[in-house]
Amino acid sequence: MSVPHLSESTEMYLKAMVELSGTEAVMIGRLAERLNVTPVSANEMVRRLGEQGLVSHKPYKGVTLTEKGNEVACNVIRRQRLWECFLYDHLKIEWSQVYEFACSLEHATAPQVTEALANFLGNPQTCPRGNPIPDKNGSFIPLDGILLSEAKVGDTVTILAVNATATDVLKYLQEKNILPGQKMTVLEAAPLQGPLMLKVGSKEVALGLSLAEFVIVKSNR
Amino acid sequence: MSVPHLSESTEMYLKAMVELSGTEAVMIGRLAERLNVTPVSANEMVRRLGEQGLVSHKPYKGVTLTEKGNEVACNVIRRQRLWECFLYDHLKIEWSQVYEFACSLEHATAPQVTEALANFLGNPQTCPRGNPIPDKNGSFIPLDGILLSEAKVGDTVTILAVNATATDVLKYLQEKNILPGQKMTVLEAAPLQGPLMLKVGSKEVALGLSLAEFVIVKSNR
DNA sequence: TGGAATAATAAGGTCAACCATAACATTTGG
DNA sequence: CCAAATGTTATGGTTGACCTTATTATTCCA
Ligand SMILES: [Mn+2]
Ligand SMILES: [Mn+2]
Ligand SMILES: [Mn+2]
Ligand SMILES: [Mn+2]
Repeated sequence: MSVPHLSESTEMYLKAMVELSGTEAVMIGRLAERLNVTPVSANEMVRRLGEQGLVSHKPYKGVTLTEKGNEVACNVIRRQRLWECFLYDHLKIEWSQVYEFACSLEHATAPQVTEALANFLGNPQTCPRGNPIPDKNGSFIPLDGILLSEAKVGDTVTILAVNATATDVLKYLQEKNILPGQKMTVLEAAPLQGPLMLKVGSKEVALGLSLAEFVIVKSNR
Repeated sequence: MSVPHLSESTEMYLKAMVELSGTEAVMIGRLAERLNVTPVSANEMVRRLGEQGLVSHKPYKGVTLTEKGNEVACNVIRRQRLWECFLYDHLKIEWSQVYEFACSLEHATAPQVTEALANFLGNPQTCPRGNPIPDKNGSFIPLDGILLSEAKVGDTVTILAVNATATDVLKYLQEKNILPGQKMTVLEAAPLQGPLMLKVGSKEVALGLSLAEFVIVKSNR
């Protein structure tokens, strides 16, 4: 009847593809990096995913999700983000740890449990990191924002979402108060990939550019 | 630092040992049966578990959990039963399906999540099937009851727990109202391993002996 | 007490998901 | 436009957790 249960590894590859680029092609190197495997391993895995019709790989051009692969990926993301809500809102787990714990649970969650959980939570629209939660069919409204790293000096922005997944990165951002809903002003952008100087609340914060790439913001007017 | 994460398979072998016999030795054949693998496979796995110091195997005498193995097993059971509570009480999942869904989640649950969940649930003492939930240290008070299959004709008993794990068995028992808390009377025990005739509420129910072995009861007075 | 049932061991496979090393292909920026 | 960086493919390994078939050992009860 249903899908013969995809492995955790399979689900993580598909999810990583969406997290890395939405619907764009992803280079195997990026995938490998994200998943902490060698490029050769990622290549092999992509071949297997291709054989299952989940991705299509154009050599030297990157990997893209098929319709089917995208559906699976969005479903994993739905489970992931629903668990994030539960862990944060009900179990009172640390904001910075919620992603990693949810990332285990997501692979152990049957469709019936997913839907019962969504219902229990009141069908939330966003996770604690600010990202939209796909609906049962996998569709969701992408955030209408820009990367903080692309904001202009002088801009005052509101954080829509934090896209980091590594616990240490999340912890660092949490400490600096870089959280969804937070307003801040870009005071200065240092040259040579230098840090952004931000005014967050009453504090000045220096944020490395690559960290700023994890932050999705909306310009205020 | 902590244990290097035991595989799902490892956790299931250890849990099965407790479920099958508490602290008694388990024959590899029973283990194999329960886990749906061949005896040869169970043997190999038991060897690996032995190498990790989780069990000790006396050929022809059965397998027993070491101290360490028992601790792990009880911890898995704790996670399992806490999830059963959550799924049943909060997500309103079917009683008969709760075990199988919890049996996936149990392997994906970090200690921090386990404790936060216990707290959220109000540190329940029993799961929906009536079994005690081990505390953080793995200790729990075993049920003080007998198998329904050993009850005498004429006995009136109260169901303490249902130890079945297969969803179809649980569904069958649920349909017959064989549930924790239920009172019933043993009307007749057919010869030659024949079924027990029970008076459950206002209904008469015929229950096969091997099914009755899943039911733990307490004689009323 | 001897044979059937059960258990254990041996031997040889499979499969998914990783690894390393090496050779080769393509892209791309300086 | 060419060389370095990146990506791909080929080979050959490993590990855990399964499998089958065959042989041997033990138990235990009729
Ligand atoms: Mn995950
Ligand atoms: Mn399980
Ligand atoms: Mn072998
Ligand atoms: Mn090979």
